[in-house]
Amino acid sequence: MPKRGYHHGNLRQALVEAALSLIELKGRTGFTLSEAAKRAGVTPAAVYRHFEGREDLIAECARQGFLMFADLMQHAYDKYQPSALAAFEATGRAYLAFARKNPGHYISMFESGISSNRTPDLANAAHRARAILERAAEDLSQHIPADKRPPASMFSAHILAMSHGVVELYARNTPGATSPFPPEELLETGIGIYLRGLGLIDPD
Amino acid sequence: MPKRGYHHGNLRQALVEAALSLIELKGRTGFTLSEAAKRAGVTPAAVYRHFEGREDLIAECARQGFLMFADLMQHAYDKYQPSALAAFEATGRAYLAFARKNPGHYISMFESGISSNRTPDLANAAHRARAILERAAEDLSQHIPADKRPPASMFSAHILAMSHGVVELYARNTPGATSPFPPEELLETGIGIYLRGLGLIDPD
DNA sequence: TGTACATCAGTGAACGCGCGTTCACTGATGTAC
DNA sequence: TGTACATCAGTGAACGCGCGTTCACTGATGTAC
Repeated sequence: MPKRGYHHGNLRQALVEAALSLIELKGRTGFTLSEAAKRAGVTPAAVYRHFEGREDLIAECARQGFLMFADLMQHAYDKYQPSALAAFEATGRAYLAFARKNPGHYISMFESGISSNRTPDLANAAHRARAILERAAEDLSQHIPADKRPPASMFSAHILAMSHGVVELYARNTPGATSPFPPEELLETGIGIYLRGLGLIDPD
Repeated sequence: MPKRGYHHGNLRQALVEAALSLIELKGRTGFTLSEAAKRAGVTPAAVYRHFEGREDLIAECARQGFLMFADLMQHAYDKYQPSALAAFEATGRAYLAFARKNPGHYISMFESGISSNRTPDLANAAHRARAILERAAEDLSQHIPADKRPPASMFSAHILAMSHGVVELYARNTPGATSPFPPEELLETGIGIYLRGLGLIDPD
């Protein structure tokens, strides 16, 4: 199963996965390079053969997350073509689905404090993900009369903000915030009302 | 100016303020009890005369934040009465204004990982703040035909999510996320479109 | 096929650091007489 | 008003801890002849 048989086989990826499950388990604060190394069955010093240090390891988690995220959004977008509306709604749902399925990735992408401009690789991955939602918004904006059409990047930002807010406030198992509704329902209805406000859905 | 003249005067509050400015400066990660003590001109050990420990100090920052937050929202709500619509919009604006003016409080309330159920005091303060937005949503919901009226707590949650998302994604000076629009404008237009979707604003 | 060598992934010990927390103390403040 | 005493806010030294990182090393792997 390991790609090749050096000492470990594929330590680099094993470290990424150890880091991800650790972040998922202990939250953004609880992650340490030493424990990630231990989980991968290796001395902390071994990490430095594959990463520049702690931050670099987290950045790689984020990078892989953005790639997966972009794939997921792309898939959602493609699947509902050629309906601009359905595609747009699907990307919103994909956002939440990604956050729930891959909390480790999500946290390293959005809550770890790592700048997405840290390296060109990371910036590219982040940009690719963002571009898909903006593309979906752009398609959708064609269906709004040109004179009362807000910039597509604006409503892509609105949807992003609502999605992110739903994740942070209602889709984490923080015992403090009692979630009044299932996050999926909350986001679905929120986006629905918003799109009605844009005149893209008939009032039913 | 100090309330009384023990040794320090009012160390407890001085520590809270030192902690707040430290959190604002260094982010959720950078805060340490020791440095907060140093900033207040005092030995780390002195903190334990006033707080149980590090977490307890942050919790007090959050508690004070929720109280200020509630006051601000209440003020916004009252000011625009009796218009349910104007009052609701004002509370949304107040959310963002609070986050921008008091980043230290905001971070300890929403990003520090402190559960708002940590103590009854903290839970009460958090609840008071939440209740005001829900009250505003309740008022507003009266203007929607009863048969197509979503639960008030649902759109209070929608607005909360969008506001929080705007703060996290666009109102922080993270060099990664290039904000396409001023956060205030983004939230204002977002809430506007949403309320239009609810049929509470005429399409203009 | 077998031997000598180069490579380099991972080791293990050590480092300096700053953290949160504890403890016996001290000395300024407020109070009783 | 003055003295003796109790209180208790803040001190300073010490602790154990786990962190991220460094370094000279070792020993399994892959390669050249």
